[in-house]
Amino acid sequence: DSHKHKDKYKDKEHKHKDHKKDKEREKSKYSNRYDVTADSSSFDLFGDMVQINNVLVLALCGAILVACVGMLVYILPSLCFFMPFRWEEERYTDGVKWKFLEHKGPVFAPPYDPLPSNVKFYYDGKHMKLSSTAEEVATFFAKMLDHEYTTKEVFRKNFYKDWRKEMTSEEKSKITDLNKCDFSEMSEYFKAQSEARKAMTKEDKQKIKEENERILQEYGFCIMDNHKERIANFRIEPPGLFRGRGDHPKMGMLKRRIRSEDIIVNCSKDSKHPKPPPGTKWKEVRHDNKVTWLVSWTENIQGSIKYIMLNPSSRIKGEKDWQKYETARRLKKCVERIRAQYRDDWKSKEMRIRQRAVALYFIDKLALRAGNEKEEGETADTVGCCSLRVEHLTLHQEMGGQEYVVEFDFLGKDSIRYYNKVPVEKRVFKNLQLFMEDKEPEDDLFDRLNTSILNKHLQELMDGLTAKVFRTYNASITLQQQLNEITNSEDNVPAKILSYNRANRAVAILCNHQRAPPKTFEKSMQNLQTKIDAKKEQLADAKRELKSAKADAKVRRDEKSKKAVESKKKAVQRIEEQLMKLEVQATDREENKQIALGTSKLNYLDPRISIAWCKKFGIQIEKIYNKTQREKFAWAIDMAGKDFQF
DNA sequence: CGCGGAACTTAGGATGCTATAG
DNA sequence: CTATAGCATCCTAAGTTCCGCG
Repeated sequence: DSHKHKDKYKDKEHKHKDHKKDKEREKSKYSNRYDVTADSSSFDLFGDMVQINNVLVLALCGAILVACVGMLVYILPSLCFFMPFRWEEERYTDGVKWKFLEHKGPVFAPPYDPLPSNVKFYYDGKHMKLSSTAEEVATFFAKMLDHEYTTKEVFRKNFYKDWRKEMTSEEKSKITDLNKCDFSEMSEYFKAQSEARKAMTKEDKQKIKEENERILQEYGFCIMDNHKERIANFRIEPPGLFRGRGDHPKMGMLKRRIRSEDIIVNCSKDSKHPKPPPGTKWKEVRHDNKVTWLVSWTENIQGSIKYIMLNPSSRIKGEKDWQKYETARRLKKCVERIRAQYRDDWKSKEMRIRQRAVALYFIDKLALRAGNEKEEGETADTVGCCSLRVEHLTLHQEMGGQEYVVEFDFLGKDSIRYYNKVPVEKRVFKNLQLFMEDKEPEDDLFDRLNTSILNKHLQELMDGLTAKVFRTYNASITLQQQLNEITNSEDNVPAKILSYNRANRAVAILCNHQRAPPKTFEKSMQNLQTKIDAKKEQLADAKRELKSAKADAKVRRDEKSKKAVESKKKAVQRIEEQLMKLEVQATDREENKQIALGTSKLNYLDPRISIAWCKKFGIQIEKIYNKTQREKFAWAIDMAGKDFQF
C-alpha cells in the first residue's frame, strides 16, 4: 500500500500544465501524510495530544521501516498512517494557511534578578549603588566586557546613550563619562556564576533539564489543523545590547524587554486563547489565517516585526520547502532558454536591458543574492548583485593568462566577504566597462536596475521565478552533478561519505558559505595527525608480526600457526581500514577549514538528492543527516526513491 | 508604479550537551 | 571518573519577496 502511495507522488510530480493547480495538488498530497486523526476541531493540548503524537511517531517509524526493511510487524501502523483521512480538507485556496490554530502563547524572559549587594559598581573609583533599571542595563554591558565590541567607539556610544535613558536624574548627573565606569566586579560575578553552573551536581542539572522539558511540553507545541506541531522559537528574546554583524551603526543599543502589552497573539477564534501573565494584557488577539505566525511584536532597534513560527519539521514549513525545490526543478527545464535570452540581451540597445542581463548572468553563474537597496546608516554596508557598486569590482583585460577577468570584492549578507576572480565573456566585460564609465567608486554599477525590476522580468520568464530560485537551482544541480560524477560505487562507506562532503563543499563554495576557522582547529588537526602517526606505527608492527607468523607457519606447518597467520592478516586489514578512515577524516577536515556545509545542506540542497544517493549506495541516512535534519526533511525521506534525480 | 511594511527564508556565531579519550 | 573536542541546538540578525496602499 505504501508503495502505491509513493507512485501517486511520482505521477503527479511530472504534470506541470497549470502551476497554480499543481501547487494545490501538491498541498493535498503532502498534508494528508501528516494527518493524525479523522475529526474533532479542538484537542486538549496537554492531555490527549501527547498520545496522538505517539501514534504519529509510531506510524512514521513504521512507514520508514516498511520502506527500508519491509518488516511485516510494522505494516499495521503504516496503513493507518497512509489512510486518506481528511484527504480533501487541507486543500486551501487564496492564501489560507490554516483553519484551526491553538497555542499557549510565548514564554517571557525571566524578570531581572538584582545583583547581590556585595557586587559593586564603581564610578570614577568610588562605589555607587545603581537603581534597579540602570543596574540591569549595566549588567548587559558587564556580561560583554570580554568581547571585542565593547571597545568599539560606536558600540560604546550607542550603549551609553541608551543607558542614560534608563538612569534616574541623579544617576544622570553623576555619571557623565563611560570611561570612568568600572564594571569589572559585575563581570567577575557573572563569570563565577557561569563557572558555578558548570560545576553543579548532576541532580541539580537534571532538575533544570526537567524544568526546561516541562516548559517545552507546555509552550513548545501548538495545534494546527489536527497536527500537534513543534514551535520554533516560543521564548521571547530577552533584553540585552544589540549585536549587529559587521560594521553595524546600531551596535550597542539597548534591546528593550518585551511585555505582554507588546504582544500580538494570532490563533483561531474557536480555540482556547492563550492567557497573558496575571495582571497583564495582550496588545491584541487576532485571528488571521492567511499568515503562519502565532505571536508577533515590534522590535525597537530597527522597528521591524518579530514572529513566533513553527519548527521546520511542521507541515506548513515542510510543504513550503518542498514547493521551493519544485520551483527550482521547473527552472531546470527552462534555464537554457533563459540563458540564451540573457546572452542575447547583452547586445540590446537599451541600457536597462543590458544591465538586467549582466546582473542575471552574475546571479546565475556566481549564485549571488538579489541585492535589495538598504537604508543608509540603518544597517551595515553590505551588497548583493543589484546593489553592487563600481568600487566592488575591478576589471582586468588580462590576468594570469586569462582574458577578461572580473575581480569581485565586497561584503555580502552578514558582512561575509565575497572575493572572487572570474573570467567572463568578452561581451560581459565590454558591458561592465560601459556601466562603469564616468562613475565614481561609490556609484551603483547597475543604475537602471533593482530587485523589483529584475524579479518582474523573471516572473515573465517563468511562473514563480525570482532571483533566489537561481541559488537554489544552481546549488541543487551542482550537488546532483557532483555526486553523479565523483561517487565511486567500489569505495567503502567512509570514502563515499567523503565524496558526499566534497560535493556538499562544492556547493558551499559556490554559495560562499564561510565560517571563521574553529578556534581549536590547528590543535585538533595536530591531534588527528598524532593519531594517524600512531596508527601507522601500529600498522608497521602488525605487518612485522604477520611476516614472522608467516615464517613461523612455513617452518612448523601446523594448524595452529596457520590460524595465527590468518588472525594477523585480519589485524593488518583492520588497522589499514582504521588508518584509511583517519586519513579520510583529516582530508575532510582540512578541506573544511573555512567552509560551512550546514547552511547549504539546510537551505539549498533538495534533500531528495541526498536521500536518493543514500539509497542507491546503501548508506544510512543517519550518516549524512542528524536527527533535526531528518525531522526537517521527513517529507523527502518519505518521498524519494533511489532513482530520484533533481 | 513606487514605497514601506509584513511575512517568511537564510545565516553565522554562541551556547549547551554528549561521546570519547586520557 | 573527568576533561575536552566536536557536534547539535539555540539564538536572532539579515536577507528576499510579497502585498497593499496612495
